[in-house]
Amino acid sequence: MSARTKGRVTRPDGTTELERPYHHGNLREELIAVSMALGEEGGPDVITLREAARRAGVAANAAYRHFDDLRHLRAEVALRARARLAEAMREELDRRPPRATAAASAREELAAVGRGYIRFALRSPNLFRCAWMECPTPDPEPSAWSTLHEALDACARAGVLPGGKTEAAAAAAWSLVHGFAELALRGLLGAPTEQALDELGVRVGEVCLNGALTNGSQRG
Amino acid sequence: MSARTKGRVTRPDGTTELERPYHHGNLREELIAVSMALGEEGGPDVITLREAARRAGVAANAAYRHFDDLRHLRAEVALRARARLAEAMREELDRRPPRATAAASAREELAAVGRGYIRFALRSPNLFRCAWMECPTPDPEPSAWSTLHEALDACARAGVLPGGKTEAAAAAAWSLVHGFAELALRGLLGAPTEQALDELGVRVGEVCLNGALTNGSQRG
DNA sequence: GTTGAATGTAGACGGCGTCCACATCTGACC
DNA sequence: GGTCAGATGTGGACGCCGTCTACATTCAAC
Repeated sequence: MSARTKGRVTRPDGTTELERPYHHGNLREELIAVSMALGEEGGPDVITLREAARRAGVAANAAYRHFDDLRHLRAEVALRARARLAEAMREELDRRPPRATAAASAREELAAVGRGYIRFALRSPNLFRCAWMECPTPDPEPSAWSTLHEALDACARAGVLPGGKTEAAAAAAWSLVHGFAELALRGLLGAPTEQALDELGVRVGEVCLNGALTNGSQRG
Repeated sequence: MSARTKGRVTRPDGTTELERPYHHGNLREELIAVSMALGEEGGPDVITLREAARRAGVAANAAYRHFDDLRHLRAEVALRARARLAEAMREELDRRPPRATAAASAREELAAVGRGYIRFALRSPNLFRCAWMECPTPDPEPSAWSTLHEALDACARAGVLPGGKTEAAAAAAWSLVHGFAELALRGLLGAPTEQALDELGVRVGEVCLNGALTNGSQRG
């Protein structure tokens, strides 16, 4: 028993005991959870070791038993934020309208994945920012990637996508939705309402899916 | 004459004078300039009021006579970084190969603008990050925007772009190059060398320009 | 039971943005 | 030329941050 009294309750008979066990039991998980909440509330910048520890009811340095540093805590948050993004994409996939032909269905699949990506960004901007915030990415989490690739593979199988171009097509599709989300969140696309932005996103997808960018001759 | 001796030189006769005039003369510009250098060296995060003041040889708080706070200093840096980006796009435009038809020329113009955007990001990643870093954007600087729009207008005039779709097409083009740049800088496109990335960027542009994403039926 | 490893605490350090009071200079007016 | 207000730069302080070292407590294996 030390002179420390903080974090203790005094019983009627004068003796004291800890308010909660000395060891948290699941501190690592709780730190990630409260950091997710922080990120959802205020974006990447408000994710702070000290605030996370404070919310977990623990000394600031306790976090260092579970993470090398702040950046590694952020990396865990980013991982989960990306998982949520992937989930949103899958939900949009489940909600997509049926199509008559296999080709049309594959195209709709690709469009749904893109819609899911963009709508998640617009609906949960802080979480989306957390998903791609600056942090160490030791083994790039493929969850967002893989959903997109499955849709692209479906397109290739249905003959919608010319064989051999999948890599460039995948990069193009991901670039398109990611860039749109980034620009929209920064308010650079000038669409006032969320609905207008959503519609613009859909039209942007159509532009690329249907090749509206290429109305004239196919080669220069 | 106060007790302050720092920043003064003592002459042989024992009297002192300031090493430099008390007033800098052009501190605002110098703070922006050294902040640009900081950003170019280490990205947005290393742009710091205190370090900028240090490099300008001035007390930390002097910056507050010229900027409301750190965010407003960063906004000035972002503005100039975007101007550099626009410059890179214009240079690529000047370097583009001649084409036979007006339509092909317009398409090449659009492609050149995109190449300039992506190559700037790959060659000056820190500056590119500064161009779009978090900061107040009171009156969105249109320089990057306008070059893109001119190219798109040229496409519309040449009949490459269907009329009435310019807004969506512009959003699509900007989203594509911006997203590609962001993902590439984060190492998420898996291209090992800068040259491979550059080539992928060109192919991604072709995918959208030439409609390679739309090989099958045009509608679902 | 003992003991070493795992986990949490306390306190310190330097860096940061920002605020306040004060010092110095410049330019306009007499 | 002298004066005085406003612009500009200084110094010191505050509270926040990440991170380090030393120490306390608990758990688990023997």
